[in-house]
Amino acid sequence: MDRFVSTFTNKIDAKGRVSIPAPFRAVLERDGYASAGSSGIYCYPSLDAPALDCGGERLAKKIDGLLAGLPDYSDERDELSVALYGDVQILSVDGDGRIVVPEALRAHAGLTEAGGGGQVTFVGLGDKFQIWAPVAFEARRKAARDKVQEHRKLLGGGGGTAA
Amino acid sequence: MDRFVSTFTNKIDAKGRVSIPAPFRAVLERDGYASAGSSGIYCYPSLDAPALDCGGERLAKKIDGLLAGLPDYSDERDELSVALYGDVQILSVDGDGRIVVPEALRAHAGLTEAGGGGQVTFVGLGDKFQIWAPVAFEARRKAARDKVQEHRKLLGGGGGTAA
DNA sequence: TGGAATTTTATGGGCGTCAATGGTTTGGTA
DNA sequence: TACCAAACCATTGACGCCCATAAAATTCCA
Repeated sequence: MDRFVSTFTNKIDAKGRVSIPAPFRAVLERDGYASAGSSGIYCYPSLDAPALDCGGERLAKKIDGLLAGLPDYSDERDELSVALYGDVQILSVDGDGRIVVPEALRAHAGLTEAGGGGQVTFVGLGDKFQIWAPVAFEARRKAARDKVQEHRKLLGGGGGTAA
Repeated sequence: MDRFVSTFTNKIDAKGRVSIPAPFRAVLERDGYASAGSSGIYCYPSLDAPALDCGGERLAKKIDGLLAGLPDYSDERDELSVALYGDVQILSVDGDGRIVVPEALRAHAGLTEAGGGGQVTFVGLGDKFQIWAPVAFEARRKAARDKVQEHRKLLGGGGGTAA
């Protein structure tokens, strides 16, 4: 497997630790962890959702690629740099495949006791994966499904025509 | 044979395992299983029916193809990704050609003790196949038949072939 | 053409491994 | 020395993997 696919929901323990789903770890393994001394993952607040974007080396390269396309010293590049790099954290992965989400990131994703009940949802998005509060993701998924259904005709046979 | 055709109904055992009908396995073999470490199939809630859409590599490529056209980091892409990747599960196929349907998917298809009596129906749809609760599929099939009859009347083709 | 042997398929059960989760200890630092 | 964080270890439960049985279809031979 070489992409992040599927969703998984895991528990946060009393110390704020969460297990990264094993299939995602497998992808990271192959993809290359972020080198934080030991192994780590890139993680930053998603720009357009109450979630966290995460990934390994490949994600980092992709961000670099995005910025490379913009002219040096342009306002746009500066802004994007700040937006993308500014809030990036490298979360170190412990020996058992767990991470601890820092408070700053947790706030953005609404990973509070109320919003998640001590659980977080990992959502595979191909090149990266996202971390959500379970309830927030449920809502987002529903919205996304509705939207896809709207566009299904445009998309051709991609969806699920029953007949 | 290279398409999923016909319908089959198999049992779910105590562990939640179901045998994929042999003819479907043959198609998957040729088509390419989803690479989930070992062999697996892609499976996600059907958009417009209480059923699950399933397939092998070919189906996965189709999904990838949909997203490939969209620019990275666009809202549209993120939303589609959630709907398509997020809902997808890779069900690993054991050595005997069986899968286990996770709770999240079972809920969508109504694969409860009540709705299926411990059975599931596999419906071939060419490129992919669907998994239904037997009773739900019976209803759907009946509705389809009625509709066909209507059409025949309109078409004036009321010959007499009972078959 | 009928019947027997063989192969394939479906289904049930047992076992081992790995992943998720909780707790404990160790090291560092204030 | 007291507290915080990170590495370590241990338990449990799920899942993957293997084998065994049984039923059905297919093939082969008389």
